[in-house]
Amino acid sequence: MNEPADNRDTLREVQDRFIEVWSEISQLWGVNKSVGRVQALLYLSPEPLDIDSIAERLQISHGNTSTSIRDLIAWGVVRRVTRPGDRKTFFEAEQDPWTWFHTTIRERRRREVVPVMERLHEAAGFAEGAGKGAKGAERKRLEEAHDKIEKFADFAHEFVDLIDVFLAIGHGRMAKVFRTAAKLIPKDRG
Amino acid sequence: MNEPADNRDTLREVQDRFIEVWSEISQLWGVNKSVGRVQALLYLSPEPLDIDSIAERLQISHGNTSTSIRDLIAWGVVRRVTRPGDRKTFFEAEQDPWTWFHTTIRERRRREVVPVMERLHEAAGFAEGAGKGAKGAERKRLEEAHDKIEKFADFAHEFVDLIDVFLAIGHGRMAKVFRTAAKLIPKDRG
DNA sequence: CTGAACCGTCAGTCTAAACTGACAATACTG
DNA sequence: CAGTATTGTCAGTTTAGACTGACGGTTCAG
Repeated sequence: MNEPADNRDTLREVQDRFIEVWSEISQLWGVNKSVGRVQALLYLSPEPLDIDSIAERLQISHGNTSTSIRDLIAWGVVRRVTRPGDRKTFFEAEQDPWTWFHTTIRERRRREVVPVMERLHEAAGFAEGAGKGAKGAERKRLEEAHDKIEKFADFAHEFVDLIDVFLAIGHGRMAKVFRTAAKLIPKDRG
Repeated sequence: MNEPADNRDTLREVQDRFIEVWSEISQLWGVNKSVGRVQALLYLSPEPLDIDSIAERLQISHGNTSTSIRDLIAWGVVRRVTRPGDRKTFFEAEQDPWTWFHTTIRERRRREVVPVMERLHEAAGFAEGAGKGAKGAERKRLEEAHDKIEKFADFAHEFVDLIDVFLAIGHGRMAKVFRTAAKLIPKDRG
């Protein structure tokens, strides 16, 4: 029942449902909803789209659209396309989800993970220096704090190593590598 | 120069610097700042702390502290500790960063990844049904959309596999296992 | 049982971030 | 070169969600 009025509406609903899911995923990542929706629409679109078409399709302002696209271009997952003999600028999204994800991870590592790791090292260094400059019971407490911070830093390094392995592996081969990895662990003994 | 007034101030600054870094990391995750700060303080603390001590130490309201702790307990990374003969309730954080991370990933998979995957399947199913119900050029467009959604869903499944392998591996062995696995796959040929 | 200490909750307030829309800048046309 | 179509920017507004603080419930001491 509830036969759609025409097929255009159906296509629109198919797109909308997917766009909504993608925007939820984006938000889990900490990426803004509009950015996710624009990216999803461009991913689905067979040809590049211009700002006004996107704004109208998603019912958002063109200012918001322009800003979202600027972000997506900065993340390296959307490209600007100009056609000779056309005044408009068009935009197209990366069409391979694995490439998109790979690019995003690489950028986040560079922009977010590396800077926070530097601050973590600063904090660890400060704690170590403070411990060496103190005596008696106070020194003991400072050294305990330093040990915990180091423990956390060690963990963080393992995490960054994990990202690096991810980035070193070719596209679409992840599942296979991980399956192999899983087999390497006969027991869960730590 | 700038000798600290006393060692208590030094300990406090050591803690503050670390707490600030942890809260930044939390925010990258999409976790609220106060929650991250409370967790960091509890991680550093050699003994469990009560609500008011935490609130005073972090300069936040006790309501906020209570809510943050409720979240941390729900995530399974903080425990409630009661001592016989003491009216206060104390709280302590998981002390092993790998265990903390492992627990968090498991919970996020359950709460966030699984539901969004279900919605993705719904969207894919709807697209497939729509394609079958249409004819001619419109059918072609719907099938194109369905193909793209499936492509994305396949990628998402690979990603979930990745999480599952992660959860299957013992603490602290991730990077090493993956590096070994990656080496077993000699070429990047697809 | 009464009072004091403490935790949990939530309506209201506040804040940070997203979004809009008017204007500026740019690129193309004739 | 003037006119027009289009994108980029950002001050002001709106919105989502974090935070506060007053209140109610609970637990323990006396």
